[in-house]
Amino acid sequence: MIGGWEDIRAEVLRRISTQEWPAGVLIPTEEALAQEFGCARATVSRALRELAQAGVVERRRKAGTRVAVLPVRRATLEIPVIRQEVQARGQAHGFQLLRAERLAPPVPVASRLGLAAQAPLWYLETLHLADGQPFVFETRWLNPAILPAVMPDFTALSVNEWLVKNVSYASGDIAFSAAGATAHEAEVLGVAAGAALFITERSTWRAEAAITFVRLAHAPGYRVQTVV
Amino acid sequence: MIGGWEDIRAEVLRRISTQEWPAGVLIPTEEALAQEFGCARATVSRALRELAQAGVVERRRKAGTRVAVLPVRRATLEIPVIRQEVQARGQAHGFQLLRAERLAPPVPVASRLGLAAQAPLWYLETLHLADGQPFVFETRWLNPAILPAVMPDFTALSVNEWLVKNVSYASGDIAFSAAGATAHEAEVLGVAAGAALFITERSTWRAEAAITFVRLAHAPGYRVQTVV
DNA sequence: GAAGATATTATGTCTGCACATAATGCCGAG
DNA sequence: CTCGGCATTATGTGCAGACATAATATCTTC
Repeated sequence: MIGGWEDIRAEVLRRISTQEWPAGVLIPTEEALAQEFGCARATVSRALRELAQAGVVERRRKAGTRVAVLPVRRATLEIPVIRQEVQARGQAHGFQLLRAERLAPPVPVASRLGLAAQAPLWYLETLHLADGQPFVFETRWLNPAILPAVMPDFTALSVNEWLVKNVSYASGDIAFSAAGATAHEAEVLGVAAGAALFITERSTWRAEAAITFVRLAHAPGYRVQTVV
Repeated sequence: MIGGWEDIRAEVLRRISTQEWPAGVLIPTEEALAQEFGCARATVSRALRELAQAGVVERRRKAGTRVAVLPVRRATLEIPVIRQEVQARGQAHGFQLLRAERLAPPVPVASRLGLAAQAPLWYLETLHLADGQPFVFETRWLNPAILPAVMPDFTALSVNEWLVKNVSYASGDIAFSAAGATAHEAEVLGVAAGAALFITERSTWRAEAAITFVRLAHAPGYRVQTVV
């Protein structure tokens, strides 16, 4: 079957990658393309919208659609729950709750969550295991306001999963970086102090209310991968 | 203005986040929702399609639409050209081409590009600078087949930018990881050997033909950040 | 009761039309 | 010649209807 919006997207992409439509130029209007491909304008529109989302073309009303000059490629990363991630590798997931206490957060954490530094939060340290080996060391600051009166048993269900089940679909941000293992991280993960660790930091809110800030220190060898 | 597809998306998201529609359950059909919201089915469809792309709901023909149980969140990363990235930080971009020679690639590189290990490739080492300070150290393997007869002057225009201008819109994959600085990397970047570096690796193809494999070793402090 | 054929149904896509919206660029007033 | 307003125009969104597709549910046959 030819003529679906995916075929049109592919054809437009082909014309761009063969320089038939070089970077920066205006491409024909939706109407012109619809006529050329013998389909409705909505079908062309769908194809071009997807290409715009991918950063391949830029579209503006009245101005038209042009091939992006400096293609800021967009890659979508999948951020799974840790248990899922471990099991997807064919390994058994386990975890140990190492610490759970109420503490006043350090200033950078408080400011990232938009909370007063004096207000005590829950501070949790969890070590996630893959086939019994250290996989990722999680340090988490948790706003007690979002917890129920009776504290859930986080030794049975990981904080991570309790949150996705009970505080679903919050917004937030993610950052990736690299850092040398601190003495504590090195001991917990069983690596040399100073070893290069892949760090993931996430803070999440729901409707202006801070929920949690989590820092994941991944065991060496960890990679985040995706296709463009 | 009410009733646009974005409002419908927001309303569905609200019902999910308030547990009105808990994780795992089927939500009403497009037709039912269209009737409730007083709009066309296409409008509801657009809203639900976006939510499905974001991983909030899962849709299957005949089975219907259900709230995702373990929400695999998707985050979109923007991958800019290095010069753009430096300039976006308000710094001046510069670079030095440190090496450019033809070499047979090591096996892992050749296999990632799907090439025979014997075929010599161009091997390029480039140091990118931000305000004169080392920003990222780039090591790149380049398939000579995609280059023109006369080698471009990569001391004037970075390989990176030559590629986006001349071999636009290839497909590829990206991986992020952390690694300790090798002796060479440490010297070039001006850090201690073994320092934790953030590593980006990309390989790109165009229509089954390998184009390039590049490894970026970022100076300490580098972060990749995005909102979810 | 099990296995395979068939009906049903929710989503996926397309069409053709309409109107909204946002820039562009022209045109006229000063 | 400059500035501001207005017509033009390509995209953005919506609607109603239709058919395609895939997967479930049911029915039939052995």
